Amino acid sequence: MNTKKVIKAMKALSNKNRFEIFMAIFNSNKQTSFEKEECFIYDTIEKLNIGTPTISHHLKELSNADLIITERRGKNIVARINEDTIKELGELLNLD
Amino acid sequence: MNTKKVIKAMKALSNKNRFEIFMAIFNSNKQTSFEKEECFIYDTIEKLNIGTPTISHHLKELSNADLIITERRGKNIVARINEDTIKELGELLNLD
DNA sequence: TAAACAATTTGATAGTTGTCGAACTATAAA
DNA sequence: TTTATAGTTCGACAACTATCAAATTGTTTA
Repeated sequence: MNTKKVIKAMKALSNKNRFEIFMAIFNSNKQTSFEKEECFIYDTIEKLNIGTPTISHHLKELSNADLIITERRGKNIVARINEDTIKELGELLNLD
Repeated sequence: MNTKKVIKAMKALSNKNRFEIFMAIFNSNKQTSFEKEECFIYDTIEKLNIGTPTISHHLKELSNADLIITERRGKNIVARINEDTIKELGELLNLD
Protein backbone atom coordinates (compact mmCIF):
# COMPACT_ATOMS: atom_id res chain seq x y z
CA MET A 1 0.00 0.00 0.00
CA ASN A 2 1.60 3.21 -1.11
CA THR A 3 1.91 6.44 0.81
CA LYS A 4 -0.58 8.29 -1.32
CA LYS A 5 -3.27 5.73 -0.70
CA VAL A 6 -2.69 5.66 3.04
CA ILE A 7 -2.87 9.41 3.29
CA LYS A 8 -6.07 9.46 1.26
CA ALA A 9 -7.63 6.91 3.59
CA MET A 10 -6.51 8.79 6.68
CA LYS A 11 -7.89 12.01 5.29
CA ALA A 12 -11.19 10.34 4.54
CA LEU A 13 -11.46 9.16 8.12
CA SER A 14 -10.30 12.39 9.68
CA ASN A 15 -13.63 14.18 9.49
CA LYS A 16 -16.14 13.48 12.24
CA ASN A 17 -19.23 13.07 10.11
CA ARG A 18 -17.39 11.03 7.53
CA PHE A 19 -16.02 8.80 10.25
CA GLU A 20 -19.52 8.29 11.66
CA ILE A 21 -20.80 7.35 8.22
CA PHE A 22 -17.98 4.89 7.85
CA MET A 23 -18.70 3.36 11.25
CA ALA A 24 -22.41 3.09 10.44
CA ILE A 25 -21.52 1.10 7.35
CA PHE A 26 -18.92 -0.87 9.27
CA ASN A 27 -21.44 -1.84 11.93
CA SER A 28 -24.19 -2.71 9.50
CA ASN A 29 -21.67 -5.02 7.87
CA LYS A 30 -21.26 -6.89 11.11
CA GLN A 31 -24.88 -7.81 11.47
CA THR A 32 -25.66 -11.46 11.15
CA SER A 33 -28.96 -11.02 9.37
CA PHE A 34 -29.45 -11.91 5.74
CA GLU A 35 -28.94 -8.22 5.06
CA LYS A 36 -25.30 -8.59 6.05
CA GLU A 37 -22.87 -6.45 4.12
CA GLU A 38 -25.55 -4.05 3.02
CA CYS A 39 -26.32 -0.62 4.29
CA PHE A 40 -29.04 1.58 2.93
CA ILE A 41 -27.14 4.73 3.49
CA TYR A 42 -29.52 7.58 3.66
CA ASP A 43 -31.64 5.54 5.99
CA THR A 44 -28.97 4.67 8.49
CA ILE A 45 -27.46 8.06 8.53
CA GLU A 46 -30.46 10.24 9.23
CA LYS A 47 -29.23 10.82 12.77
CA LEU A 48 -26.29 12.90 11.62
CA ASN A 49 -27.36 16.47 11.33
CA ILE A 50 -26.26 17.00 7.76
CA GLY A 51 -28.08 17.27 4.46
CA THR A 52 -28.09 14.74 1.67
CA PRO A 53 -25.71 16.71 -0.54
CA THR A 54 -23.12 16.54 2.20
CA ILE A 55 -23.67 12.85 2.74
CA SER A 56 -23.33 12.26 -0.95
CA HIS A 57 -20.08 14.18 -0.90
CA HIS A 58 -18.74 12.21 2.04
CA LEU A 59 -19.67 8.90 0.49
CA LYS A 60 -17.75 9.83 -2.60
CA GLU A 61 -14.69 10.63 -0.51
CA LEU A 62 -14.88 7.32 1.33
CA SER A 63 -15.36 5.57 -1.95
CA ASN A 64 -12.46 7.39 -3.64
CA ALA A 65 -10.28 6.34 -0.73
CA ASP A 66 -11.30 2.73 -1.38
CA LEU A 67 -12.67 2.45 2.11
CA ILE A 68 -16.16 1.55 1.00
CA ILE A 69 -17.85 0.19 -2.08
CA THR A 70 -21.15 1.67 -3.14
CA GLU A 71 -23.70 0.30 -5.49
CA ARG A 72 -27.06 1.48 -6.67
CA ARG A 73 -29.99 -0.77 -5.91
CA GLY A 74 -33.06 0.71 -7.42
CA LYS A 75 -33.68 4.09 -5.94
CA ASN A 76 -31.22 3.49 -3.14
CA ILE A 77 -27.52 3.33 -2.67
CA VAL A 78 -26.10 0.38 -0.84
CA ALA A 79 -22.68 0.49 0.76
CA ARG A 80 -20.29 -1.97 2.23
CA ILE A 81 -16.80 -1.85 3.69
CA ASN A 82 -13.85 -2.55 1.45
CA GLU A 83 -12.18 -5.05 3.71
CA ASP A 84 -9.01 -5.25 1.64
CA THR A 85 -8.15 -1.64 2.30
CA ILE A 86 -8.93 -1.93 5.98
CA LYS A 87 -6.73 -4.97 6.24
CA GLU A 88 -3.89 -3.18 4.49
CA LEU A 89 -4.21 -0.24 6.85
CA GLY A 90 -4.17 -2.57 9.81
CA GLU A 91 -1.00 -4.25 8.57
CA LEU A 92 0.67 -0.90 8.12
CA LEU A 93 0.18 -0.18 11.78
CA ASN A 94 1.80 -3.39 12.93
CA LEU A 95 5.04 -2.16 14.39
CA ASP A 96 7.06 -5.29 15.13
CA MET B 1 -9.97 4.29 22.23
CA ASN B 2 -12.68 6.86 21.76
CA THR B 3 -13.89 8.35 18.51
CA LYS B 4 -12.38 11.74 19.17
CA LYS B 5 -8.93 10.29 19.66
CA VAL B 6 -9.10 8.16 16.53
CA ILE B 7 -10.17 11.10 14.44
CA LYS B 8 -7.38 13.23 15.85
CA ALA B 9 -4.85 10.56 14.97
CA MET B 10 -6.25 10.15 11.47
CA LYS B 11 -6.16 13.88 10.94
CA ALA B 12 -2.58 14.03 12.11
CA LEU B 13 -1.59 11.40 9.57
CA SER B 14 -3.63 12.80 6.72
CA ASN B 15 -1.14 15.44 5.66
CA LYS B 16 1.71 14.38 3.41
CA ASN B 17 4.53 16.17 5.19
CA ARG B 18 3.26 15.21 8.60
CA PHE B 19 3.01 11.61 7.49
CA GLU B 20 6.60 11.70 6.22
CA ILE B 21 7.77 13.10 9.52
CA PHE B 22 5.94 10.35 11.33
CA MET B 23 7.48 7.70 9.10
CA ALA B 24 10.95 9.15 9.59
CA ILE B 25 10.52 8.80 13.32
CA PHE B 26 8.95 5.39 12.91
CA ASN B 27 11.90 4.16 10.86
CA SER B 28 14.53 5.61 13.12
CA ASN B 29 12.81 3.72 15.94
CA LYS B 30 13.39 0.49 14.12
CA GLN B 31 17.14 0.81 13.92
CA THR B 32 19.07 -1.67 15.98
CA SER B 33 21.84 0.69 16.99
CA PHE B 34 22.21 1.98 20.50
CA GLU B 35 20.42 5.08 19.27
CA LYS B 36 17.25 3.04 18.95
CA GLU B 37 14.06 4.90 19.77
CA GLU B 38 15.65 8.27 19.22
CA CYS B 39 15.28 10.64 16.35
CA PHE B 40 16.96 13.99 16.17
CA ILE B 41 14.17 15.56 14.29
CA TYR B 42 15.44 18.54 12.47
CA ASP B 43 18.32 16.48 11.27
CA THR B 44 16.31 13.66 9.79
CA ILE B 45 13.76 15.88 8.26
CA GLU B 46 15.87 18.31 6.30
CA LYS B 47 14.86 16.59 3.07
CA LEU B 48 11.29 17.79 3.32
CA ASN B 49 11.03 21.14 1.69
CA ILE B 50 9.46 22.95 4.60
CA GLY B 51 10.72 25.44 7.14
CA THR B 52 11.32 24.82 10.80
CA PRO B 53 8.19 26.66 11.95
CA THR B 54 6.15 24.25 9.92
CA ILE B 55 8.01 21.23 11.24
CA SER B 56 7.52 22.47 14.75
CA HIS B 57 3.83 22.85 14.06
CA HIS B 58 3.57 19.33 12.61
CA LEU B 59 5.42 17.80 15.53
CA LYS B 60 3.00 19.41 17.90
CA GLU B 61 0.07 17.95 15.97
CA LEU B 62 1.57 14.47 16.02
CA SER B 63 2.30 14.88 19.68
CA ASN B 64 -1.18 16.17 20.50
CA ALA B 65 -2.58 13.15 18.72
CA ASP B 66 -0.47 10.94 21.00
CA LEU B 67 1.26 9.45 18.00
CA ILE B 68 4.72 10.49 19.08
CA ILE B 69 6.46 11.51 22.25
CA THR B 70 8.95 14.35 22.13
CA GLU B 71 11.59 15.31 24.60
CA ARG B 72 14.22 17.97 24.74
CA ARG B 73 17.81 16.80 24.92
CA GLY B 74 20.03 19.78 25.24
CA LYS B 75 19.60 21.92 22.16
CA ASN B 76 17.78 19.19 20.31
CA ILE B 77 14.39 17.61 20.30
CA VAL B 78 14.23 13.87 20.32
CA ALA B 79 11.14 12.00 19.20
CA ARG B 80 9.90 8.48 19.39
CA ILE B 81 6.75 6.67 18.39
CA ASN B 82 4.00 6.20 20.95
CA GLU B 83 3.50 2.52 20.39
CA ASP B 84 0.41 2.30 22.56
CA THR B 85 -1.57 4.56 20.30
CA ILE B 86 -0.39 2.76 17.19
CA LYS B 87 -1.39 -0.53 18.68
CA GLU B 88 -4.82 0.80 19.57
CA LEU B 89 -5.30 2.07 16.05
CA GLY B 90 -4.27 -1.27 14.65
CA GLU B 91 -6.75 -3.08 16.84
CA LEU B 92 -9.51 -0.75 15.74
CA LEU B 93 -8.96 -1.84 12.17
CA ASN B 94 -9.28 -5.52 12.92
CA LEU B 95 -12.58 -6.38 11.32
CA ASP B 96 -13.34 -9.94 12.42
C1' DT C 1 -46.38 9.67 -19.22
C1' DA C 2 -46.70 12.15 -14.98
C1' DA C 3 -45.77 12.29 -10.22
C1' DA C 4 -42.97 10.92 -6.36
C1' DC C 5 -38.89 9.49 -4.36
C1' DA C 6 -33.70 9.00 -3.88
C1' DA C 7 -29.43 10.71 -4.73
C1' DT C 8 -26.03 13.83 -7.24
C1' DT C 9 -24.16 18.06 -9.08
C1' DT C 10 -23.37 22.94 -8.98
C1' DG C 11 -22.25 27.31 -7.03
C1' DA C 12 -21.50 29.86 -3.09
C1' DT C 13 -19.72 30.68 1.53
C1' DA C 14 -17.81 30.22 6.17
C1' DG C 15 -14.39 27.96 8.50
C1' DT C 16 -10.04 25.32 8.74
C1' DT C 17 -5.24 24.26 7.70
C1' DG C 18 -0.37 24.51 5.86
C1' DT C 19 2.97 27.51 5.16
C1' DC C 20 6.24 31.27 5.81
C1' DG C 21 8.97 35.37 7.65
C1' DA C 22 9.99 37.72 11.67
C1' DA C 23 10.47 37.90 16.36
C1' DC C 24 11.31 35.20 20.37
C1' DT C 25 13.03 31.56 23.85
C1' DA C 26 16.18 27.93 25.38
C1' DT C 27 20.49 25.71 25.60
C1' DA C 28 25.43 25.18 24.76
C1' DA C 29 30.01 26.87 23.52
C1' DA C 30 33.50 30.44 23.32
C1' DT D 1 28.47 37.27 29.09
C1' DT D 2 28.44 37.35 24.34
C1' DT D 3 27.68 34.46 20.38
C1' DA D 4 25.88 30.58 18.01
C1' DT D 5 22.68 26.94 17.44
C1' DA D 6 18.06 24.69 17.84
C1' DG D 7 13.44 25.13 18.23
C1' DT D 8 8.94 27.79 19.14
C1' DT D 9 5.42 31.37 18.80
C1' DC D 10 2.95 34.89 16.29
C1' DG D 11 0.56 37.08 12.56
C1' DA D 12 -0.76 36.80 8.04
C1' DC D 13 -2.33 34.73 3.86
C1' DA D 14 -3.40 31.36 0.18
C1' DA D 15 -5.41 27.00 -0.49
C1' DC D 16 -8.57 23.64 0.87
C1' DT D 17 -12.89 21.63 2.94
C1' DA D 18 -17.60 21.04 4.86
C1' DT D 19 -21.76 22.56 4.30
C1' DC D 20 -26.14 24.07 2.25
C1' DA D 21 -29.88 25.62 -1.11
C1' DA D 22 -31.25 25.09 -5.64
C1' DA D 23 -31.32 22.73 -9.77
C1' DT D 24 -30.67 18.24 -11.93
C1' DT D 25 -30.50 13.24 -12.83
C1' DG D 26 -31.97 8.51 -12.15
C1' DT D 27 -35.50 5.16 -10.75
C1' DT D 28 -39.96 3.44 -9.48
C1' DT D 29 -44.91 3.65 -9.15
C1' DA D 30 -49.46 5.39 -10.36
